[in-house]
Order: sequence, then structure tokens, then C-alpha cells
Amino acid sequence: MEEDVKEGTSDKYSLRGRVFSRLREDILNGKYDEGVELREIAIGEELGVSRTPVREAFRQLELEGLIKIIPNKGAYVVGISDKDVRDIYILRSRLEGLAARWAVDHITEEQMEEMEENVYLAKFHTEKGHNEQIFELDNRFHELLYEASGSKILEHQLKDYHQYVLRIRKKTLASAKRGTQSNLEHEAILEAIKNKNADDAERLAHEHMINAYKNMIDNGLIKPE
Amino acid sequence: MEEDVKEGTSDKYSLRGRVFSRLREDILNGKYDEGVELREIAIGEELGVSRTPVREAFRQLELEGLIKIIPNKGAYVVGISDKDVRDIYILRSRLEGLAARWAVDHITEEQMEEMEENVYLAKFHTEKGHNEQIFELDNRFHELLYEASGSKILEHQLKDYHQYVLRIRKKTLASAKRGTQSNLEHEAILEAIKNKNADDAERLAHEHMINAYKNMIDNGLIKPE
DNA sequence: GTCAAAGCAATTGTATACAATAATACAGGC
DNA sequence: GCCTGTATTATTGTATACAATTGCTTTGAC
Repeated sequence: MEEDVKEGTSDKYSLRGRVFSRLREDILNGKYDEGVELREIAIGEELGVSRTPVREAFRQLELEGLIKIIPNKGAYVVGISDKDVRDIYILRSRLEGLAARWAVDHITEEQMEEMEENVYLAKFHTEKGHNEQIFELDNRFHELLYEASGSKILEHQLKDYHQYVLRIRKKTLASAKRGTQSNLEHEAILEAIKNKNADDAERLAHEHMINAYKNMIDNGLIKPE
Repeated sequence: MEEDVKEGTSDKYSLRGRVFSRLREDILNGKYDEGVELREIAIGEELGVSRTPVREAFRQLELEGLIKIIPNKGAYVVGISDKDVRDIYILRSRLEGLAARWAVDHITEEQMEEMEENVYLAKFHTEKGHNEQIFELDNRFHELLYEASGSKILEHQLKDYHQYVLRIRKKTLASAKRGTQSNLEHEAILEAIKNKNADDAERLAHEHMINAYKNMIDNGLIKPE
């Protein structure tokens, strides 16, 4: 996990920012089960801050759908169901396709260079079985794609979803077979963008997500349907 | 505008909820120009509350991308560019298509009945030129579609975008010609869902958005490209 | 024993007090 | 005159105090 990729909330040096990132991570990583009640004072004491920054973080988490606040009552963890994960992958399959299509026209030289380097490096680390690096490179490849789309809205949305399924993605990429296959798919997307072939880029990015989705199901990481 | 349709924040009876809804509306309706600095005390005094609920509302608005908070400095209105509106319509065209497809399998009887009533009523009000009712019915039709998709994630996302382009949608539907055409398209989507024809439902919902998009451009409501 | 109502404890909602930070203005040296 | 450093002020960041609400417990009538 390490880094917080949400731009709008990247003041990790304020107490509120730290509380927000921390709680977000804990929920996404499954530290809190669904339905658990989060108490402002308890969270505050755990992190060594007062209720004020905790409350502000709560409001943000509520907006993200990670907790549900019942007025005058409490904050409850919502959690991510298997259905949510499945839905997100289907949504991503369509939106990443769109991102790849738009990237054909909007990718900068720097972005293209970083993407090529990314694919090259990923091959190396996959052969060596360096799981942490593979995960980081996969992260970065997708973020690059989002940024290259040239759409603030689309980029923001896809980064959100990307974070949302963080836990399951980690498990998925740990499989050597999927890692290798994923790299090949990244390379194909890169080539399509380089060749300015928008239809191919969209189709390949779409399929890339569908394949990741199928892989999760085949490996029993989430229940089908 | 009237109603706040965001589920996660619907405690309009708390001060924070009121501040949030009010600021959101004001920004979306263009009361504050892009780049304007919002001061916590000033906003608080205007609405008769202290800084605490204002700050919590600010954090939420930041997460929605409506303002940008620079730590220890201030909160600045971000605003919605023409490009943002265009991007959202393209994204919506794809996601509403997906919602319509999923609705084929997940719509409940109650939802179907309300949708039929909605289409029926919309015809009446369009003939009479009742703009406010037309707007509300259009709102509700799309919300129904989102809810009928059976996907919390997709519903949440589309409701967000729907709110986001509120201002421009109001202008669009005010045109009698577009209002009538929009109704026909709603009816066609409804029929496709009723007939369990997923491909048609998706295609029609997709086209519905594209048509709305084209209409905005043709009427000069936003700049093309 | 059961039900209802009142009171109590715990928690959230809001206001305010205090701390830290950043921008501005001003004074002094060159 | 201009640059630099410092003091001042305005604003945000955080902690705490107080108010309001909820849920539970206890008590009492039947």
C-alpha cells in the first residue's frame, strides 16, 4: 500500500490527513469488519489526536462510501463486498478502455517514455519474482494510463477505483502466471497507443481488465456472481 | 435544484449538512467564480454557524473536487470547465449504457411501475411546458435507472455525475424540442428494459447521453472540444 | 412478570479557545 | 533605491468545553 494516491487529500502532514489515510487503508485492508462502529474518541486516542481531525476524516470517508454515518448515532464500516469488487472491475474495464483510447491523442513524450521503462522493468522483476516491485510497477502503469488520458475527471475516477480494490489486486499479482500475462497485456496496450491505434488500445485495455477479473474468479479470490 | 440527492450526506437537518448542501448548490449554480477563496469565518457568519461545521463541509467539498484546499492557506473554488462537462457526458454515455443493461435483470416491479408513470407524466408536462416538473421527472428517471441497475457502486457514481452537471442540464431541458425528444428516448429505454433486451437497452441509453451531449453543443451551452 | 416511563450514561453535534502557519508590511543595512 | 530579516496580522489547524440526542437501565405501577 505505502503511498496515498488521492490527489485532493494529499496533505499527509496534517493530523486530519493522516487520520484519513490511515483509516482508509485500514478499512481497505480489512482491519475493520463490516458493520463495526468507529468511535471518534477511540480512534482519536489510538492515533493520538483529538476528535476534531477524526470527525473531518469521517466525513470524507462517508463521502467515499467507506463508512456510513447515522446522525447522532455513530459511524459504521461499510466494507467492500465481492459484488462491489466485481462491479468495479466491469466499470473499470469500460473506463480503462476509454482512458486508453484518449491516451492515444493525449499522451506526452515523458509519459510514453516512463511507460516503456515501466514495461521493461516489470519484465525483469517478474522473472525474479519480486512481488513488491511488480505491484508498484503495475500500480504505476495504470496511473500513467489514467494521467495520459488527458481527462482530470476520468483520471480521478479510475484512481479511486484502483485504490478501492487494492487488497485484492495485491493477491492477484502475486500469482506468477498472472504477473507474466499481465505484463504482456501492458506491452500490447503500450504498442497500440504508440501506433496511434485507438480502437486496439481501447479493446486491449478493456480485455486486460476482463482478464484480471477472470483471474480473480478462477483463483477463488472472489466468488463469481 | 431543491433536493439533495446524495444519499451519503442526506442529514440535511444538521448544520454541517446544511452548509454542505448550500455551498455545493452555490458552487454548481455559479454563485462563486472559479478561484474565489472561501473563508471559514465568512461562510460561517453568512449561514449563522461556527467554523466547525463549515470546516467539515469544506473537507467533503474538497473530496468532490468542487474546492481545493491548500493546507494552512485557504479553500478555493475549482469550478467545472467545459472540458469537464464534455468528459462527464462521455463517461456517462458508457456507464448509463451499463446501468440500462444491468437494469434488464435487476429492475423491481415497483421501479418499473414508477418508471412507466414517470414517462407518462413527463409527456403531459412537456406539452404544457412545465419546466420545473420536466426537470424533476428527468432527474428521477435517471435516478431510477441507476437504482434499477442493482449496483451500489454504479448508482453512487452516476448520481455523482448527474449532480455535477446539474446547472447545464437545467438549461438543456428548457428547450422544448430537446424535452420532447428526451421523453421519446426515455420511453424507448423503458421499452427495451421491459422487453428484457439488454443490447437495445444499453445502446439506447448510450445514445440518449450522446444526443444530450450533442444538443448542448448545438445550442452553444458548452464549447465543442 | 410485564410494560412503560423517567433518569442516567455514553456518544455525537457545535461553539469557542488556543496554537501554528503563512502573507504582508515595515525597518534597517548596504 | 533595493534587498533582507523581523514583527505583525490574518487565517487555518487542533484541542477542549458545552449542548443535544440516543439508548439503556432502572424503577414503579398494574
